[in-house]
Amino acid sequence: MQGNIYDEFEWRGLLYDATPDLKDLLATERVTAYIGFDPTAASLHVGSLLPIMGLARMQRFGHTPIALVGGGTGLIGDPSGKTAERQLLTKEKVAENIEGIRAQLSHFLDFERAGNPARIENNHDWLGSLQLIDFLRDTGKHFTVNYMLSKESVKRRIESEDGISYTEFTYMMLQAYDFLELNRRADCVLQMGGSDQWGNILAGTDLIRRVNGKRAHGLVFPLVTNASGTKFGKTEAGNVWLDPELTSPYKFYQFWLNTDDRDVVHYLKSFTWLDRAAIEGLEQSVADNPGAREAQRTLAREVTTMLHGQSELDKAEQAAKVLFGGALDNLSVKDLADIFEDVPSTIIPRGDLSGEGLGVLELCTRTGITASNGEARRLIRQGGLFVNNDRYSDESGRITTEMGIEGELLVLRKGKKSYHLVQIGQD
RNA sequence: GGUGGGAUGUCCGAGUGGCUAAAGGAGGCAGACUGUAAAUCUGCUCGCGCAAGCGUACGUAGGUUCGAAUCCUACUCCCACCA
Repeated sequence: MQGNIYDEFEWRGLLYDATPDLKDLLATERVTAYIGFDPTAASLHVGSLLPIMGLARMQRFGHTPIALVGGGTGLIGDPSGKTAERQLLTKEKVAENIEGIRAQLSHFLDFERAGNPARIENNHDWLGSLQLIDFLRDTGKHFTVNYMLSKESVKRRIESEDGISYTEFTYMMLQAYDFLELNRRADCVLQMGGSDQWGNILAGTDLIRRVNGKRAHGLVFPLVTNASGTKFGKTEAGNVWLDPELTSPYKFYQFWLNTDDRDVVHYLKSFTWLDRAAIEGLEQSVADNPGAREAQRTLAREVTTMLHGQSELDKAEQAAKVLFGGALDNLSVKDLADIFEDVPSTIIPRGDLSGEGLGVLELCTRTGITASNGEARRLIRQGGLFVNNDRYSDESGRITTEMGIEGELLVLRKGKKSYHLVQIGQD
């Protein structure tokens, strides 16, 4: 790919802040850049997609990306952007999480690419064996407490009720040390991240200047915002994860498809490889014919394919077509089973549904579509329950095998878009 | 170490002896409208129950009382000011 990655970030609206002269550097040299990922969970979620794409874009422009998983720092907890002290994770948990994250990163980064293959590093490799006294002498000396206190992330926590622990306070130094270490080991001269990382990144460039006498750079992306003011990457069901076990490709696709009109162009720029012309075209379509949701559909397609592949996308789209298209009548059990592969499902023994059948309330609770019988009752009273896409309004009704499609399947739906499949199984 | 303040449902936050399953707000769920959008309007929002009602719940453990989120005692944790 041609051109300066800096310009690329700029037009996509991904440039929140950067150190001076970075643009010139990127124009003239191929550099090594890194972004850190916190192993707080076994999977990354969509919020991490922006930095991941940032690394991937760097790679396409000829630079070398390093994904740093925080095996060491993950044990501490980053106070940036947090209002409260974090719960510490066990070492085992962190190690486990790192493995999950490593696998996910490989969907986006090319580790074989000639000339600038991507790498994954784990800062536990150098932080794990670091001696406290050495650290205090070599690194701690370069930080004044005054400097650290002036950082926004620390300041905010100091003003908060609960304060900040010494452990989290030290986080900034460790992150700076990471940058220094990568600078030494891999000649890494650029750290990127979310805008909340700006303070930590500058701490790193400062440390590198003092210790190695070298110039290092930082670039941060804006926080992904959401027109409705809610947190990006959250849905009714919680976080949207990259791991298909945690968030099925179908749900993942739906997440993007449901993007607010006001956000969709911004998301296309942030999360897809589409070029400027293509995105401007879609922007026009949002303005001209918002109901068609061409932009949302494209966004969902692009991102789902990138993460889960073409065949998963096809399934997700087909499921959407059937589910939101209406009639289930003409579909065979096999079709439905395929379509609903991703949709949550429960197997209920045939015996429970034969004869008298099973009370609807119990069915709702057993499938987990509602948390309690009371909630199921409320749902039905409000007209929010559908069985095989027909509204079901009898709260004392019973569900029997005869109602099953080919006597095998029941499709439960809560509200407009929450589906659940009931498979009538063996006793 | 001293003094004072606090701990309430998913969150924020009222509530100082019965009318309190606990005001209000946020969030969440559902309905209408629509484009599987946004905004808006409506209903619901501890569990069991058709219901009456029962059970559980206001930091923890006891106590006073016919009756406690509300009073008393001890404990735990948090905050503020002072040293």
